[in-house]
Amino acid sequence: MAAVENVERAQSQTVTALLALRDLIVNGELKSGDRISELVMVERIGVSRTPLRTALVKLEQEGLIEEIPSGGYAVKAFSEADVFDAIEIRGTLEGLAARYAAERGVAQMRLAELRRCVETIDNTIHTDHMNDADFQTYLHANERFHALLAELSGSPALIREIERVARLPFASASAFVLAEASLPESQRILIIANEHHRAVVEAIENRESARAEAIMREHARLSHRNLMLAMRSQKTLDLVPGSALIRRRA
Amino acid sequence: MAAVENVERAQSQTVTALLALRDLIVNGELKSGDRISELVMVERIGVSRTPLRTALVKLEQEGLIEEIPSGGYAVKAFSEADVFDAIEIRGTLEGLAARYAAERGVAQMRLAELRRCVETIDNTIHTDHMNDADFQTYLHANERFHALLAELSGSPALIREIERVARLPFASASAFVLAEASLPESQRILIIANEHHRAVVEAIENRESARAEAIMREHARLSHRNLMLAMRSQKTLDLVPGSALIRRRA
DNA sequence: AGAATTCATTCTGTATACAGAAATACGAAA
DNA sequence: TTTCGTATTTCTGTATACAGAATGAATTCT
Repeated sequence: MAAVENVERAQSQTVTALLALRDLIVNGELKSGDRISELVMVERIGVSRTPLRTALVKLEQEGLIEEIPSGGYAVKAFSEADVFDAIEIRGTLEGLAARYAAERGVAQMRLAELRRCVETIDNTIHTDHMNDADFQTYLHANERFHALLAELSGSPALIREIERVARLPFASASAFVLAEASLPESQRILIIANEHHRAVVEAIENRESARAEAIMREHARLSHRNLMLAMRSQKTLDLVPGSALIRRRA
Repeated sequence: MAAVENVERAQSQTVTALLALRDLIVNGELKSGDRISELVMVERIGVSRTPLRTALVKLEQEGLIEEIPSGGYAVKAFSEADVFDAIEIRGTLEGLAARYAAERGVAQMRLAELRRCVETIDNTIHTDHMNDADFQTYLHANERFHALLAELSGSPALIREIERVARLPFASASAFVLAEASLPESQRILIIANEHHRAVVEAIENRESARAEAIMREHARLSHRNLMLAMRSQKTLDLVPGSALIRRRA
């Protein structure tokens, strides 16, 4: 078992505990339903109970763990429906962000940034076989595109909410990239996704707010399809971040 | 200054601290930008620092306070735009909830509950002058309607998110009721709002999902109008819960 | 008088001690 | 062997002590 270590030296104990706990949960070392014993975690992570408890409160707000009536916390379990809904919520909020961007207008410089992301993604996916470096580049550009879009809404509250729902690992923008790669439909899906990106940039530029909103909603529905495909076998599901939290129905 | 007391005896210190702090912030005793001194609050609320800090972490997640870079928390300030956006986010999420309810179908019994809320509201607003009891009845029925609608989505994640955004006092379902009452347009607005309620129930019953979604979005836009009306004078703005957090622009 | 610097105070982040409640294991009785 | 009751252990919620950092005040120098 890998020891949990501080990668960064300058961070607070609370952040250390938060990252370590999130890691343990997402990687499945703490399984759904498991009670999280504070003393065990104190030993394992190497912080005292105070920052650990602070981290637990934050994780509960994030939705990864839930309070046990008799006290303490347990790791949450997610059904396929839960994941589906989380994706739809993200799509709805990103749709609102795109609409705001289109209605309120954005500087050409920011649009150019979006276009650069689209180009970068184009360059990585139009190849016969993506290697690890391609994946990293793709992941980064995709995350950046979605983060940028949220920012362009100009609404701090909306940015916050999108970040919150995207913090559920299986609802993040790039949750299904790895799973996709192992599918035969892989390249086609990535091409379609990037076409959505291209179209929403165009819609924002033309101030077509309804179109911008609809595109981002449809974009999230690609994730719905990926989810269904990934759920078909444990092998592909294992490639989805946070898959340890998802219980497949019998 | 009213002393902060435990109303319920059986609740935890953390809950005591949370309720007390929320009260102080919403009622404006702690003003926007004020640093929240833990020791002062310990003295004022009568709990130790540990549960107080837990409550602070939760309030930060709720969005009422924010971390100060150098440590500690300060009460957040909200612009008119922030409030506007919070209302729009709530409307968008409630729209999604209504759509889910329509798509997935709900039992007649639950629909009947919704209709009872609509009737109750009808009975309270079709009178020349609403008294305090009418207000309380209205408030209760309105909150219940919105809570029920969230439930009917059948999505725990969505219920959670709606509850979260509605926890901002000025974004709650009934935030503008008191302010409305002091406006000449008062009764007309309440009648329109309840017509929205009636229409969304009908849409859900007929499985008209797009209509159900659109209605709830439009419903939230009534709050937009109320916000603008309330912002015109400090007197009406003071009637909005959490108004102390809203700074009117010069 | 104004600015800079130093010192004292205050505050937060963290660790730890303690008490009451919950969970578990053990033993006795049917 | 199974079930019920009891005792022990473990756990969480809370209070508090401590250290380093930040803030503010006072003093000194220009």
